[in-house]
Amino acid sequence: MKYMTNFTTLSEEQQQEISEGILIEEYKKGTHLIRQGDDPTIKCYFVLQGCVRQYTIDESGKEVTANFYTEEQAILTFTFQDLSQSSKYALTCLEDSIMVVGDFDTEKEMYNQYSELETMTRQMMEIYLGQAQNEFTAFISSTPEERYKSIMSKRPDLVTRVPQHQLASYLGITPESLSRIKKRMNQDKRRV
Amino acid sequence: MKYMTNFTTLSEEQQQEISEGILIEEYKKGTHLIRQGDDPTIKCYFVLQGCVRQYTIDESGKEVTANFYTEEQAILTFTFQDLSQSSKYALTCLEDSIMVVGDFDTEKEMYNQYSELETMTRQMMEIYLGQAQNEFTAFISSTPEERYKSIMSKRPDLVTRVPQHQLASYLGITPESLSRIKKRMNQDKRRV
DNA sequence: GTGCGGCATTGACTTAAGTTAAGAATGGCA
DNA sequence: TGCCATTCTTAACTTAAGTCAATGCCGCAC
Repeated sequence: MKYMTNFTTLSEEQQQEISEGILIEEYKKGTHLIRQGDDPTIKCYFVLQGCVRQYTIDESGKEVTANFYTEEQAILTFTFQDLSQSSKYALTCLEDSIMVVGDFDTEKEMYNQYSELETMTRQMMEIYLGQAQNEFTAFISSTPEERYKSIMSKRPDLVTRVPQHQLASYLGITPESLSRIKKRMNQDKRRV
Repeated sequence: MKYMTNFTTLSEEQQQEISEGILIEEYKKGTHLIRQGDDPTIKCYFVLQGCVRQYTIDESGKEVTANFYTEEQAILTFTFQDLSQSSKYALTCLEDSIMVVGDFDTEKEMYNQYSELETMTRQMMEIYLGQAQNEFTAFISSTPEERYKSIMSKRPDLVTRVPQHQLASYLGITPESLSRIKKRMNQDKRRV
């Protein structure tokens, strides 16, 4: 897979071998890959097509969207480390989706077989961690309106693909506020 | 080091060997470990004693605190991946501090020597990533006041160790707001 | 086709954060 | 010790987000 090539020094043949061990699955819209509180089915995904939402219901009963995953994004949620031994997040498909599915047991075997693969995973996680850091910092320092504008420019497809109230919960605001922000922005545009 | 034991299957002797290769440094309060825009000096730290602040100046000139690191915390900031080739964050000591300093070149050598070390690093990063995820989600769904209460309970030392305006910038609010939140909380307490 | 339920928008009202500015407290340093 | 700079608090005002409630709008099932 072309995605892999950027990260690794593995040979063509080795990449071929790994690719053959890979499992690709299709899921219908509305499918729960994992539910909150489930035993952690130690799995990870890579979205080839579709859209997956990661969310949690917090103590006060509010639903919080932690992320949306779309094409070419990996879903790595290491939530099971929590002593609780149950998943903190739920994953559901917002659309019919096609994904690469990996489970951590075969992953470990593969690490033994191809040590470069572990290096590659580590590097990917470093990048991930850096991105998470940057996103967090950006979130801290911005207002809801700025966050909406930011997502409009970085992931414009989300704004149309995803229900507004879920997008709002990802931006940390209420659906009403999101609605008003959009209204304000339209008015400003017209005025200019 | 006792911290390591929790993560690895390395033998005592091996841990001993690794520990000997480790560099420990002391820094005075106010020292910049790295400045924003510096060439990324590919280093990582582990705080034995003291307090380090990670921050960035954003486009609008506002200072944003991304994190505070205190005893027993590792500083892993993978910001250099940004094409920019310069560090997005600055790290400064808020107190006199003692830290383990690692640079990535010797780290790589050690990975070759002890492959378990890479596994250990990967596992630590998984946990890190999970924590970052959780912190982000918690941040999204909480008000400034809730965030302050949360930090009071999770890292009460920070509230006293760290300048208030820097704490405010970590909570995503202005110093004035933080001041008001504290005032409100005192009044509420007295009333009860 | 009709009706129902969930979703998006709008309005009125409350509340708290941002802004600006001023004063009080603190701490470092000569 | 005393001065200066920084930091923290307070106040008055503006603005936007939360809350509650009502309406309108699909989409889906029956």
